[in-house]
Formats: sequence, structure tokens, C-alpha cells
Amino acid sequence: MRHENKNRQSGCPIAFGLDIFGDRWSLLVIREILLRGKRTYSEFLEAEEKIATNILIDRLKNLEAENIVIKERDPNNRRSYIYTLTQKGRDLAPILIEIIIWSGEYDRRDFALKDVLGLINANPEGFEANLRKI
Amino acid sequence: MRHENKNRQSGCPIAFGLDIFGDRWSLLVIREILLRGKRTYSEFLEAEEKIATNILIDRLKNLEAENIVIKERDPNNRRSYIYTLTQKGRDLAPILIEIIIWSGEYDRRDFALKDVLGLINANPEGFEANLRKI
DNA sequence: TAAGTTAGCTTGCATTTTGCAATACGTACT
DNA sequence: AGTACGTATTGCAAAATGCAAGCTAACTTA
Repeated sequence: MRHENKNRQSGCPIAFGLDIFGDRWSLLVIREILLRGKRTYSEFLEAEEKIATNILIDRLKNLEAENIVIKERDPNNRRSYIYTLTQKGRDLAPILIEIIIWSGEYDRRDFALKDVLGLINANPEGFEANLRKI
Repeated sequence: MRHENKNRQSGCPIAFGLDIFGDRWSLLVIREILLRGKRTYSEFLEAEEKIATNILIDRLKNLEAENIVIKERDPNNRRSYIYTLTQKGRDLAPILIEIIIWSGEYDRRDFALKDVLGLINANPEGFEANLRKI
């Protein structure tokens, strides 16, 4: 399990956030749900970054413990679970958006996808509003 | 040294950003410079979260390699170096701000400081503008 | 000018986290 | 009954982290 009682207790809001999602994978799981509509463990595993199964389950448990996602049985498939974002999870959207904007500005690799950035630039409010009502 | 050639090469802007600052310390160093006006190695060490010396130097080298900070000799003290943000580094401000807003909303610990959040709410544009002109 | 202090690292080592592959276990399908 | 699916768990090597100690160059003080 990850930094369970290892929070920095510093009172700083940035440290607070980083204690929860400040690692290389948590926000990518959020991205899968928020931006790509993925909802299950196996869908998360398909992400192009190839997260390891043990890391994924650890992050999901963490996010669930932090009340950022909720895990429920899939009513249509009893071996599956559906992960959905809580309001707290959906409220991470602006952070993701700012990361996308920053990376869109500074990622100069040819193959970097700028699709989402184009969407945002075309209609910032609409884009975020769309994310938030998921 | 940290994830030097370990970037995910996925083309996703969120993965791109996380490859650079997706850890528990990098954004805290940025916070020290951007929000608290700290500029030297020893000032960063004084931060309440107590970063270890080897981790700090590793993150500073990383941020320098990513052209997020610039390291220059202190003209007034030849044993000291001044770390300043580049434009790329200053452009991380909106991400920090969104983290502050999110944490201000969801950090329910009594001792959590809400000062900065108050400032932001009072005058969002002014606050960010101030950060950006540092 | 020797002794101490400051500033910025570097090193060694134990602990923790990560990454990877293999395996397990409860459905569900045939 | 046998196979596949979906969600995990386990074992182990490699990497990152955290902590304490040490080290060097540049100033300060006695």
C-alpha cells in the first residue's frame, strides 16, 4: 500500500494534493476515467502507458480510500467492477486541463498528440463544462 | 538520477507532464520559488516538508535539465547559487493554483492553511498575474 | 592565519516503491 | 467439465527514497 500514513502533515495545500495524487500513475487513472470514459480495471490496463497490475490495483485502492473514485459491481457482469469518479474526483479536471495546456505548450515531440489541446483552445469553458458533467 | 530515459513516450500531454513533475517533490520545489520567493538550495532545505539533501539536488538537476529552472552563481556570495524559474517553470503556476483550489476544497484538517486560497478567491486574475510576473 | 561556519553537495546504507512475470480465484460461457 | 474472462495476489529484482554522515570551497571571526 502506498503512503498511507506518510502524508507530510504540513498544512500546505500543494503538499496535501501531492500526498494524494503526486505520483506517476494516479492522475493517469483519473485521465482514463475522466477523459476517455474508461471504467473497469481491465480497461485501465489497456492504456498505452502499460501500468502494471499490482500498481494499478494499489492506485485504485488509494483513490477509493481517498473518496476520489467509487467501486461498484457491474450490474451486467458479476465478475466486473465499475469505477466512477466522485465529485472530489471530477473536481480534479481543472488540474488535468492545466497539465494538458502546459504540456501542449512545451512538448515538442513530433508524435505528441495535440488534439485535446485544440479542443480546449477552441472553447475552454465548454471543454471543462463537458468534463465536469460526466 | 530520476526517470532520465524512463519517459513513457505515449504522446499524451498528461503523461508528458507527469514524466517531468509527477513525483512528490518537484512541484514543492517549484512552490518554494514561485509562491514563497525562495531561491537557493539551503532555502529549499528549510521548507517545512523536510526534503532530503540528495533528493533535493536530484530534483534541482532534473528541473534544470528540463529547462524549468536556471542555476546561476550568486553575484554577492560566491559559494551560493541562485535558482530561478524559466518561462516554462513560471507557466506551471496555473497547475499549482488548481491544486491549491482543489485542496482548499477537500482538505478538512483543522490546521490546514487556507490563506492562499482566500487570496485566490478574492481576486483570481490578480493572483495569477502576480505569480506570473515574478 | 588558524579555526570555525556557511553553502552546496556526495556517499553509504537501510527501507520502500516500482516493474515484471507468474499465479490464483471467482464468475461466466459452451 | 473445461475454457476464458476479470480481478486481483505473490515473488523477486531493480530503482527510488530517506536518513545520517562526510566532504570541499568560500567566507568569517579570533
